[in-house]
Amino acid sequence: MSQIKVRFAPSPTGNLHVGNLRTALVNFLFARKTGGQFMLRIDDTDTERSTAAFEERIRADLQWMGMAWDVEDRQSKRLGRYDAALAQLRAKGRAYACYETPEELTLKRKAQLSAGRPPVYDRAALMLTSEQIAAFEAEGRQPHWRFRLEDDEVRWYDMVRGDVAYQMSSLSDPVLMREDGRVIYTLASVVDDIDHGISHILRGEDHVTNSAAQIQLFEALGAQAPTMGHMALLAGADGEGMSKRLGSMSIAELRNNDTEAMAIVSLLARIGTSDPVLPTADMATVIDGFDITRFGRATAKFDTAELSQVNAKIVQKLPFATVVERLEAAAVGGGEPFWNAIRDNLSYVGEAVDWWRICTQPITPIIDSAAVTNAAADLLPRGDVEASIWKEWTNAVASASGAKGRGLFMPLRLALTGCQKGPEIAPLLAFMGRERVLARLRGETA
RNA sequence: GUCCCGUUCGUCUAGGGGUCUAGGACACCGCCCUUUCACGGCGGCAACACGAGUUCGAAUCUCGUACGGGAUGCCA
Repeated sequence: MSQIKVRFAPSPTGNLHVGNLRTALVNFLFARKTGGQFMLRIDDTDTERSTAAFEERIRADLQWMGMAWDVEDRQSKRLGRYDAALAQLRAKGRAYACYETPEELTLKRKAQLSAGRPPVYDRAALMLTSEQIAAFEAEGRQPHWRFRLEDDEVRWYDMVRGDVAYQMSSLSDPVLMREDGRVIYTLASVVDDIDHGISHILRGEDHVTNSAAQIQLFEALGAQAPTMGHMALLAGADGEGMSKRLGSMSIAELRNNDTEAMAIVSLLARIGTSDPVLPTADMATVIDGFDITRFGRATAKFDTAELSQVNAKIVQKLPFATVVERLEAAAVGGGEPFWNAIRDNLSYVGEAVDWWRICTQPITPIIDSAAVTNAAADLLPRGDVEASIWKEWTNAVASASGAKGRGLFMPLRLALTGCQKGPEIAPLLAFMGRERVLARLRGETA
């Protein structure tokens, strides 16, 4: 049994969105679950669109999400390997030079399309005479290189889709090298996977035709193709496809939105599977429960409302120690007692700020029942207000005003916090202080 | 246009000819708990895209239609 090794291979041409991130996560979880290695490979062969800034953002996002990679590499450092692989393919007659310009190819495609034929490359370059080639060269044209596909059926057992068969005759011979000598992803990816000993390729189903062609490429280079797995893509809540080219929800956006990384992990690890989404703050638990065979073939909808619910469940269980720095950074005081008083009612950690303000900054109280709030003001025990006075105090207010249940507590809640819902009030008293409590009960802004 | 893939409760899905009056999870609704909100516990509502066919019998098999996604790049 050879070593399991998977890779996440983003191109630094945009920000990670939830779809990309799910691919990364699935690879990460698969590696951790199987004791294999997780590699980060920067696919930066598209030099026109790749930027260092995007790359930094990708790394930051992965780290923030808790996906540490064991090894990394980048394609721009391995250019010589791709040239060598192309030479090898030429020697075997599997790579051939083409002289069409991009414009000519576009024209050809349009003609095929309007004639009702599939836009498959016609292999005209294979028919070129040496005179024609000489003429092109004299013109100053440099060739781009294509991989000659075998016209048979490529089959593989896909980890998520089961048996897959692909008719290669409906595919164009893929370009491997550009006219200017820069390698194309199709070749670079296969060479890297071979050299790095990648054992499993887990990616989105937008890559299935790539995989079909690449399986032949692996074989042409004398290697065995890794085990493949193509996950159904994610769609937005409205059913729209998700693509970095369409500018979908980025991770940075979610992060700014105060979403817990583990909420995203919890959802992404289970969406599209038959297992229930389990809000968990512990990556080890997610790894433990991960099973690649649970993923279905249908496109699942990623709903931010569901993410928000998962986030809330996680936040409500977060121990003070894990949020202390964030609370301090947001100028939320009160320490652990305050956090414990409010966390059960939070959906996002950032809401702690709102409650801290409500307790310590002036608010305009809402007087819903003056009878209750006046009685409460009159009956407030002497000395410091704190949680321990609550029971006795509210009992006294109840018997003085005749109010009880919701009729008793809602007026108090509205006067003291200005809100209809929120954490239990008793433990909040101490943070408000006696003067503020009294003033608010009397309807004064305090 | 062509080629792949998909379509079961609001959502994620189980299901691979009779055990399905279709199961679970989340959401929603209700009840209980709490003399308030939330949490928690219990219960309820709710789905096989459509049409043919095969079969004694179809959510399950076949074909077609519709809708959706993907691919069809000298992008990844």
